[in-house]
Amino acid sequence: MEVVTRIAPSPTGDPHVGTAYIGLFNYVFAKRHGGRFVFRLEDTDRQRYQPEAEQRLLEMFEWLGIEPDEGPELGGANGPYRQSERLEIYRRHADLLLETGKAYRAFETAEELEAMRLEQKRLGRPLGYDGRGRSVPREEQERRAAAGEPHVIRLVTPDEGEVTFVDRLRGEVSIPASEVRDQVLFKSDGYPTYHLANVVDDHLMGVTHVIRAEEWIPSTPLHVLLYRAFGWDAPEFIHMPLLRNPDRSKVSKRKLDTSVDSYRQQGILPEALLNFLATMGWSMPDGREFFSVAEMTERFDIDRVSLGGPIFDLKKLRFFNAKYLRDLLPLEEVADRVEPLFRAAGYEWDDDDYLLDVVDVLRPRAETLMDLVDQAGYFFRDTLRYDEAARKQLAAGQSHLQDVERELSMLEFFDYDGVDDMLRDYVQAQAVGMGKVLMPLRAALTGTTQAPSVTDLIVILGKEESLRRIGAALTFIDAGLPDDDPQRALEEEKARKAAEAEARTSHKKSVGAERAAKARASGASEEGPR
RNA sequence: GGCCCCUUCGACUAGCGGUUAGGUCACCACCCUUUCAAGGUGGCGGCACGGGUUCGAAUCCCGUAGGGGUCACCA
Repeated sequence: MEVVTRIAPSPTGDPHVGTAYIGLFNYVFAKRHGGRFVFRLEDTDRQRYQPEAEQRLLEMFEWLGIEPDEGPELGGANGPYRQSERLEIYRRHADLLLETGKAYRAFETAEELEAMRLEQKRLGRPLGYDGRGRSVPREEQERRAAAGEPHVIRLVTPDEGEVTFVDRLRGEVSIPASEVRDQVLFKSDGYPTYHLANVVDDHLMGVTHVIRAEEWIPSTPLHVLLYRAFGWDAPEFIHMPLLRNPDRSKVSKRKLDTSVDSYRQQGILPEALLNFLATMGWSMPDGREFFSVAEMTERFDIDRVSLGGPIFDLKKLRFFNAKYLRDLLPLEEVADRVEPLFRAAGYEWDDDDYLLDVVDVLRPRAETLMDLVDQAGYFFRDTLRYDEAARKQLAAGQSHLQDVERELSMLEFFDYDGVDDMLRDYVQAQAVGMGKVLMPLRAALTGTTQAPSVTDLIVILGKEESLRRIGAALTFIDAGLPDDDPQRALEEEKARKAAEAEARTSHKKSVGAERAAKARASGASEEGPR
């Protein structure tokens, strides 16, 4: 029999990491067994329904590359895939239960139910619907319903005995039947509840394995009873551990960022998020921790799922992301992904080799794509702001800057080795520490003291731009190193921009194509994620 | 509170009767070094507790404790 799994999110709020997590495991399980993965929209809650949520959900899976085989947009043999479009089906099935006496119409108002709850609480009795509506005669039920009295449809559940089901990961789970309430199957607004809709749909859509979160275990007996009432075989149940907040409660947006869109905006890569999620409760048989969804699928074994609820650790997610950024993805790939973000930040460049060079030297320092955007600023700005540490370096390095400016302008072989030799020769001739020369230079080139190797910076920026920046820094020093007072800094920038405008011809020219080629040839990053 | 699930370093996990309990993140130290990173090396740190079963338990059983979930006309 073909394996069929599903992800059945409800369109409320932001696309949730838990949905991605459960979706991943359903997808991988189905693919591992050559089966199908179905996307079904559980939009039976009219209060919480958000129209844009469906599209965002679909986009999330698209971004992740977890593509359903059937769903609301791509269709399939078992549609429709929106529960709101299947109301007639649920109606029919509810009627079936009504006719066979396995369900009944209940007429309690919200106030009555609330009073019942309070009474139960006061007496210390078990909470939940007590089945009082069962005693209303059938004829009366039908008559009141026909008269248009609002009501719900509830399942008749056994009062004694136990309900048992098998969870693939836990074995037999039994629960006293008295714990299972006469749950609402149909709400008074004409929509089915999750319980009814999910059982009916899973059966009709041929779902063979229900992989869902652990929080569903308590209502599984009810589902089992429903399958029984319909005379259907239940699918196999596999309850995944719940993702946890740092305090071990189940993930919630109050305590953790649960929005996949948010991570996406922060520059988290889908590969990294997926890989990270995969390690939540699952591990490769060979202990590998970096792997693609395809590789996971190849080796997937649901029985290797561990049951302790894993904490969603942002630090580790960022580590995974950094790993993909600097090691697992080819340079070109990272550049492709960051390019639109650079453009959005207003960065411009003439030659794609320049972009490649920038990403190449920056990515060991970045954990997310946004880090790259933040750090790349000085590669694309005409006018630098010097932070405090940089100003200090400039103050101490004026003479070295003047010397290097001269040396650099005379340099004939402007490639990595040429620049590097020049710098080293100069430092040696001066008989000072490298830092004494390079830190002021770094400050002049970037406006900050935390940046890539000075040689790399000079080679990437190019002779002309490097000289221009050193000159600007010297001017800045002459101006007495004005501090970061916003107003003054603004005027300062304005004046400098005007002055530079005419002196400048073209800069930001890439001289780094050669370097990039070299890096690509020697780098081991051509194979992509593994 | 009732019911149910879970329990190996701070975190993610390997282990499925015999291991000096392994790896990764984080943290710390050292190395590299031109700052910051990255990288390399090393370190810190764990089988919740108590009973059994067994020649032998992290591994099997029971109990206790702790954590979590759930008790809606939400999913």
